[in-house]
Amino acid sequence: MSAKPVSLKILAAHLDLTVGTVSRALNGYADISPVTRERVKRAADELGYRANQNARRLSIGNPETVGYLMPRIGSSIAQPFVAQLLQGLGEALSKRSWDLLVVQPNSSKDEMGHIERMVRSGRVGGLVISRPIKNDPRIRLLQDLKCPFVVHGRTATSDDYAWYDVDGEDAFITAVNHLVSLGHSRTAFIGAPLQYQFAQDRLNGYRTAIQANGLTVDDELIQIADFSDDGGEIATNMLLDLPNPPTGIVCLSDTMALGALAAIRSRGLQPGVDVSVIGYDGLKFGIHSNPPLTTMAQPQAHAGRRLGDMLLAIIDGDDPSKHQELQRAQLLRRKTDGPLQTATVQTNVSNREEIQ
Amino acid sequence: MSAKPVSLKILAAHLDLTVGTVSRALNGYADISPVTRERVKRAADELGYRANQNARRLSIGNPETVGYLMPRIGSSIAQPFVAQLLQGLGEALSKRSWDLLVVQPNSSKDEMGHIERMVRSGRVGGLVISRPIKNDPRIRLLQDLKCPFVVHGRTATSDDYAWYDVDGEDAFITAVNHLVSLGHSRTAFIGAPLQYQFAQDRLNGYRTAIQANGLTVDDELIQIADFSDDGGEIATNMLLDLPNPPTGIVCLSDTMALGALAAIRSRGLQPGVDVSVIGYDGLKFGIHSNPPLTTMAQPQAHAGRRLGDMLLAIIDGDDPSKHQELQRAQLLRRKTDGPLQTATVQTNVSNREEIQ
DNA sequence: TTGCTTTCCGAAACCGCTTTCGGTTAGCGT
DNA sequence: ACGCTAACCGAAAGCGGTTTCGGAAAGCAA
Repeated sequence: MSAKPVSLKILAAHLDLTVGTVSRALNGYADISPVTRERVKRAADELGYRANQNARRLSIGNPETVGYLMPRIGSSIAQPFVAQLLQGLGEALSKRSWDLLVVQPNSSKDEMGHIERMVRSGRVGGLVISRPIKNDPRIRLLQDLKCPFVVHGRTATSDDYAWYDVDGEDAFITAVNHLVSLGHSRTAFIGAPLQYQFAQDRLNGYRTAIQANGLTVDDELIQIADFSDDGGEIATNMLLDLPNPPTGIVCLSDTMALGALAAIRSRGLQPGVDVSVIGYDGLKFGIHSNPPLTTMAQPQAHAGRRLGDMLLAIIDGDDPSKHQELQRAQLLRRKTDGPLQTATVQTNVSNREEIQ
Repeated sequence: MSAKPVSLKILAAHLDLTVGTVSRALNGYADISPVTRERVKRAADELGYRANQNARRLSIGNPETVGYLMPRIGSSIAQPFVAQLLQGLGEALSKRSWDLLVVQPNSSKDEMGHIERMVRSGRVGGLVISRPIKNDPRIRLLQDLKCPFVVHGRTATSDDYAWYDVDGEDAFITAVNHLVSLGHSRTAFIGAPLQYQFAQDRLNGYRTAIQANGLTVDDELIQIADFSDDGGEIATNMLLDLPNPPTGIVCLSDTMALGALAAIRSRGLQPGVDVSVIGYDGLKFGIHSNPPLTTMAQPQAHAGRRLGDMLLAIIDGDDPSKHQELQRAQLLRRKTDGPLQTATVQTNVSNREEIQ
């Protein structure tokens, strides 16, 4: 266990060979005799030799590293899935012993600068980005730079790059259908600004499901709010203040749904009885909310693994458009969905009307 | 926006200068005339030149990168604070535009191998590790390798290295004192295996606080369980099954505390009324638990920033033992702590005795 | 013995950048 | 006109690896 790292040169001197020979022996070239190959390898791990990666990567012209750009929004309740995603990514990369670089940009310009610097300076051989917005400038930049990348999420024009996404439209159709089957004819949607494609997708799902069930979409029931628990709470309050409030709410995310639950409870109403709520993300924490949150669940670690595998394949030369994967979310019933309570709702409505 | 990165060589050719001159101009050497310096800089960002980092770092002999080893335990509810910690770390490093490498080890041996490889191969100039165990082999390894590092947490023998920690002993003294002041004379401790130093520290705090209040520590009231919400639930069930169950519980973490709440509720008891619970971590999520979780809070992003700053300072040559920082946790009262309910507790106890 | 493959290793160029060391030119005083 | 010091830049040697190329030694057939 020495302090100074042992270089190829001193390993070679130790073996009385040249650096070139030692390098080829270590890398399994055929023109090295088996006996010296073994001799070299043994000496290598006796001395604890590890090839300097900066030198190696410079020489082979491959950074053997990919970057992950952390999402910038939704920092109120820290993104709980980032850890799982990173774990999956790490797993995929470690199969080839590539490195994972994570970057936390502060602003949009900052983010663009980071990307440009990372790829131009040869620090990364590929990038994974999250939560694209419509016509995302990062995607254009990466395409211009001809840098391999995969997107966690997708945009409307997503035919010429690689992405992994959960079908938000399908998920919200499932969620709305579920509430309709429970008797809810007035279900609202709580979302975030539509610049984010996933917000748009899920709203689309909501809309088509409402119509497919023979109902009409009421714009009053569509609330766009801040992507946070507070946003969800405020939006829910506005919905419940309506003359004809909804009996069911589908939320863009579990985080927002938690805010919705808080708003409902604060009025003395009971989530899952008086008002049904369905979230999206499948956070484990939802088990412990009050009451446990029904949600559309998706496996985050799997997403990380797939994103890593896809990126590696693309770097190897695969056509990005061949790597587009759409996962379905599963309805995870816990306790915030329930059948329409006709009597209760009537009482509430009349109460509300008396108050106002 | 070209595809192939522009190297120093072609930039030099473009300017009709040598690479050495261009390099010195870009790096602000004094022996370059102001006019050529400007000329070079302008051409550089016209062509979008970015120094190849592998080459640069090889040349200057500094990886300008630090590694973060993700914690391996507590994966049941994915570590929610990892994202915040990474954010803080990233902030500190970006001030010097260093890179952050994250590693997700699978086993303990795997972890040791990762460390050894990362430092020997010159990939990182420093490392931050979390949650040390007693006599942590990673610390010994890093010391042997003479690799700068900081520890998030500390061990008993923590005088010769750098660490940032929250005073778990103090926190649990505060928590127990708080419960005592509410009238609870039987408060239990739910912890994790004591190989983890933080588990030991917090237990110590519990013990000393119990004694300082003139109470006697009852070993029955000390439950060591799995570091997860399920572990907390199981442990709580065992505590409540005791002939003389506790009326207060302090939990090693918020995650375990959530399990405790579940166990309490499942018996028809009311957390914060029948049994008080105090967690540890201050997770934002706790606002939405049932009921909102009282906890010992600590700022995670700040921890990341401090860890980053400390590591950088040590790499610069600072004495590691000069960088030891102990933060205090703050009692964050929400709804799971309350005064002792004498009548209720009696009823419960007798009920329980009837059942058994 | 000669000639011709193989087998195995040494020599050297290169990856892209940093940095030291000299040498050329310009500017100044005298 | 001469010498001398600054100011500026070119040349070249690394950093620690990889990879191509060529040549020496060894093996075999004739």
